[in-house]
Amino acid sequence: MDHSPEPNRIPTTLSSPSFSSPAVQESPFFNYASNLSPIKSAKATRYAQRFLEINLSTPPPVFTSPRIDMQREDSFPGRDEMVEAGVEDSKNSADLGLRPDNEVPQLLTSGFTSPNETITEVEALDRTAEVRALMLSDQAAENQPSSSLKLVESTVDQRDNGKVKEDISDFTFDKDESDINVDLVSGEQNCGGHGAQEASQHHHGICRHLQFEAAMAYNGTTSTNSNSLCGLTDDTKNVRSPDSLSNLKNLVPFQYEMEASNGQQSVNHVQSMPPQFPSCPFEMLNSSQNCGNAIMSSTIPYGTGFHMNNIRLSDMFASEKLHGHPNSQERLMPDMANALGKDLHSSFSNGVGDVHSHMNNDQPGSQSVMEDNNVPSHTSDHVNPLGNPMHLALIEQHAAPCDGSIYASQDTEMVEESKQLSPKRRRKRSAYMTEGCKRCNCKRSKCLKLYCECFAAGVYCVDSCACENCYNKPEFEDTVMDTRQQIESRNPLAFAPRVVKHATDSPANVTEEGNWTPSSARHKRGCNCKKSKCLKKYCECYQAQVGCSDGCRCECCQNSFGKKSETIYKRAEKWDTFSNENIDALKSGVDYIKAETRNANQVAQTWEPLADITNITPLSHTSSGVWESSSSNFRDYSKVSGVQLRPGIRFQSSAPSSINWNCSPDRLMAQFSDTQASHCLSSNAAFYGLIDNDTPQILKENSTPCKAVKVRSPHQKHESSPQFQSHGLSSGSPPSLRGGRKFILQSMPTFPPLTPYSKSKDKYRTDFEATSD
DNA sequence: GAGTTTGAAACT
DNA sequence: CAGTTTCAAACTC
Repeated sequence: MDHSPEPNRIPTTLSSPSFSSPAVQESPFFNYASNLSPIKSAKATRYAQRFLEINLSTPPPVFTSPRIDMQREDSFPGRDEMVEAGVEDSKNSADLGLRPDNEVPQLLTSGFTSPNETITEVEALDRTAEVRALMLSDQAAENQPSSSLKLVESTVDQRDNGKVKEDISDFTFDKDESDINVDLVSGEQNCGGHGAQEASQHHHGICRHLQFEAAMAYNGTTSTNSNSLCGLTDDTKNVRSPDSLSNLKNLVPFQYEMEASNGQQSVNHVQSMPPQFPSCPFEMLNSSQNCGNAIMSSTIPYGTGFHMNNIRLSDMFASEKLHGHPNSQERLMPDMANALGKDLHSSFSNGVGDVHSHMNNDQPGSQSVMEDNNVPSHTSDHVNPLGNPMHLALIEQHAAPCDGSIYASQDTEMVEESKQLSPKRRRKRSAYMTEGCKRCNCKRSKCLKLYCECFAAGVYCVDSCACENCYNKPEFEDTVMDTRQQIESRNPLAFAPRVVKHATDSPANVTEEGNWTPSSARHKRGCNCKKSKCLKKYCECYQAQVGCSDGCRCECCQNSFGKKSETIYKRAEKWDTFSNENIDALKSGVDYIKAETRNANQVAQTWEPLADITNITPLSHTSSGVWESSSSNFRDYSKVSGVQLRPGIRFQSSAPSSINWNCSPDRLMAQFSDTQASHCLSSNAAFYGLIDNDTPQILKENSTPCKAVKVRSPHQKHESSPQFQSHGLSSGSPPSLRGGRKFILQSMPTFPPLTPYSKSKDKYRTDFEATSD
């Protein structure tokens, strides 16, 4: 395949002598710098010079660390010159702060605690985000002449410079290998000295996680958000030179996510998403609550077929033991070969699609978990650029502990031994080995139904599965996708994560003492247990190690992670106490606000606690005035900032508030009143589906602990995603509730016409907005 | 290891 | 939409 250089090279506009050299003009930096502002161009020029100094004299080292081997990309601007001029590796290795082959594994597993290991001399000069961005490209260019691609995203301890950890990406193209070797190592930026530890922890588990939708859809439109992912400024977002590197760089957008999760705003988000690719909430890639989480997004080309929803790449590359490990290989390669190996090289020139890799060790169980709140606006930048509406989900499999031990050499024997076991034994063994990675034992479903855990999780079956007549394999890609499409046509959320993770209060996180744990999760659809009392793994909530919530229809819930009824009462009590003491104050606050200020900002700040208690408005607004759904996000802030429910209090939090502040205080009061009214109408079962699950349950039902009131059919799908909650609202809802509904519906993003399901939803939304307006 | 229980998914 | 069947995981013996 011909991987020609980026065809859209931008003509030179720089007259800097630094770029007068043909070699320079051939260099990736030339294109890169030509798109930059003068200042950046000057920097880029320096980098380009440095780049040539290094690469014309010394080719970069070739890493042979654990990696994915695939077709290489060996064509890029100026490559030939660089290669011809290449000499020994060692010098360059030293220059670049890169390590020779035999040191790489150690480096990869060391947590990157030494800045000298990864930070280049240039980077040391300037550590601004801009320069970091330049460095990413710089290093990419530096290493480009050889075709072994190495992406090392590391966290470097700041013990030398006392500054924040640095991310760095090293790209190495090894000319002499026919492979493109991708090494992705995640470091942690947010965790201070724990970065290495966290990284180590993230070495647990590699989950073959596929995005079925990827292969379905892409129509050739390229969308890269690599720049944003790497912290590049807008100046660079259209720069695609070298294209291959641009795409490759997508593989490691750690900094982007890390900074996002760290609350920093230094990342400029590239709105490279074509307008025909609207954001879908299920495509959102969310940073994890814990600093230990890192997310990688990368570009995978069309034609890949399945690609990984989630790959614990750090595992792959951090462990030397991966090599030669049959199980790990077979487990990895179906995905990686598809997602990366088979097509990565083509992505260099035509990168499309996304691979999202989410490392998250703190997730309970093996359930797919998705944070459904605190979705920063930037996450939309991760939206899968695929145009096909079927690509609903960024299915993040926060598998727990697909423990790295499964790749340990000692497990090799176990793997072989396991193959000789009976299916059950194999399954148990596998379960033991993986502690969360999917293994199925399907007999009749051909692993093409949701019965199959692998299929349901969006992953291919692997040899260690005990399934029979399995079609959930890469070779049956078409069948799998068709089947998946069918299932999604019935239920668009069929493959969505079943457990949503809240960084704020949730029914699942009420402790016995009534405290609210900082993180929470809940099963989106809830369980329907009758006999297990939610105390066995039959219960999906229990299995996911989350508490039952009002969304569950279980009976006699005894879920040790959070009883449904207990949760309800705790929350109701909380609400009751709160409301009695503070409603008056809040109303006074309204008056105060109305009297004291018309300033929207002040209103917003002062009203934050009110939004917290009303809890019916997932709307928030950003500084840009864009409203987005993040009520929980707000609640987080309000709690963190120690909200005092008194009028006029200003909150330190700069977080977006969640009430619709672009209306007058009068209207705000009306909203509040509606909310109060709605509480009085809590007997309306439909309301349960509308309001957030955090709404005090005393207002929803008076069920006894052991006889849950069914507010909906046991078979009714009722994912609690805010976007879908409105479905549960009956036409007979009282006006106040309709007002609330409107409030929510207005926050709905425009979804692609996924299926009849969402079509109806869109229609519903449109109709309602039309009538309500 | 076989059989049973369970609840989700699929079907009607 | 509701009832029934199918299915596979979880569980028990």
